Amino acid sequence: MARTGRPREFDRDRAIEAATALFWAQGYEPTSLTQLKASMGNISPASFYAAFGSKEALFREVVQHYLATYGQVMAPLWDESLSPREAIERTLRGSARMQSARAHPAGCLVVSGASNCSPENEPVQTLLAAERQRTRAGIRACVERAIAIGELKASAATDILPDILTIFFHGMTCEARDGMTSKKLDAAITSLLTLWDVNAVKPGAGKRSQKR
Amino acid sequence: MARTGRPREFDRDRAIEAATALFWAQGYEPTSLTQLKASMGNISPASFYAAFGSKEALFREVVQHYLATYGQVMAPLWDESLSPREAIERTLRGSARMQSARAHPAGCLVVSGASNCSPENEPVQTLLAAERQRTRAGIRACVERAIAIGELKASAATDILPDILTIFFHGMTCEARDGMTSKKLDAAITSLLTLWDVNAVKPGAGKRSQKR
DNA sequence: AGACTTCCATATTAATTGGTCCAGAAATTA
DNA sequence: TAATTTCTGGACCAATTAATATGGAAGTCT
Repeated sequence: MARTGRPREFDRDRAIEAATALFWAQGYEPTSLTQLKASMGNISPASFYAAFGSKEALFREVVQHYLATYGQVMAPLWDESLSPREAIERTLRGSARMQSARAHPAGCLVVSGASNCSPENEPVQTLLAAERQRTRAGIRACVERAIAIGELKASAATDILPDILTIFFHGMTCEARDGMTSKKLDAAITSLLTLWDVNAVKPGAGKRSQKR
Repeated sequence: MARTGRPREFDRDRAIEAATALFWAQGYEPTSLTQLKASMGNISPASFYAAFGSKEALFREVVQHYLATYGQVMAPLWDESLSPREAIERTLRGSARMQSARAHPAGCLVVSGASNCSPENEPVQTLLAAERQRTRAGIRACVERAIAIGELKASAATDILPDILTIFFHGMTCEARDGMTSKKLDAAITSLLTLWDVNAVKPGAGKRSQKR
């Protein structure tokens, strides 16, 4: 965008990426300006503020960047060309692999990026909470679509199914950060999805109207 | 214990309780000495350090206090007089009710108490991580006991069952903090436990050898 | 060229962080 | 009462927090 004037000496995109790694690993508040500037090649405060405005503004950019890249593992949730079950399964498996990958910090930035916050940074907390709400809505929409198109039966079990999936989804962050492997997460997903299948209208493998 | 000398003017137990609420709501790092002292009745720094030693020492006491009170919802895990399923169910339902109660901050202190931490406070993070590991071990022991005494079949599904339960258990913290009601959490648990029942040797309600 | 724009380095801001120290007050024990 | 013990209030500490101000260097465009 900047046409005239002295060009910036550091790479803004790389700087965002570095900031993402820091916020992801430590969270919003514990990550200091000093760390951020250092991760961007020891740029000066003036350069930092000229480029990003403030710590909070940078964080919002980081979240956008995260959602546009790593966070795309959840895109299947809103892809209506997929069957609802396929959408859920791809989201879960994709997230599991992403969250436990070693190329970046573990877990999900949206879940753990601002979980410890003092009152003055409540806006940051709210930002991520809204994003989690969007995830919940996406999961719920998938289940409702499955019921609407006759893939799932409407029942008490399918009423609560979105919540179970969401709890599990958000729980993966804690486990991934504590070191659970991608393999184990994936196996857990396989097993969890039987909760979908037992409520399917035409069960693929185990036909049965399960009720407890 | 202090027999002679001027007695402390503030109630140490109430102070711990107040500190617990603060750490629980905000986490370790964002909670400042100023807030802590204020919550204890505006005591002086001298009184604070005489009574607790340091912020970190206080946090360790708070964690102990938490485990000895609120955390007792997990006691069934290590109560071998209960059937393994009963132990798991009581732990999950007790935690769900506790974590979503309105008398104190939502979620679990062990999960979210130090999730955002700068490198210098790694010991605090490690403390909670060890506690979560204890939980995992407890859940795993329950499932293994169930297999040993013939309540559950040994299979791939039961191999991964402890991990599913743990992911779900830790996921409740995120949901509770985001406002999920006790009722919904409880319903989710009911549904989740069908993953146990379909692997039971003598199913209580739905007899079937489910496999996918 | 020369005007203009934007950058960066250094110094500095006020506020807050966790933590220490000392003098004096208040209670207990002998 | 006297000696002892332990608390409290307030001043104070160095370090760090996010953020600004200034002045000059380094580019771009006409």
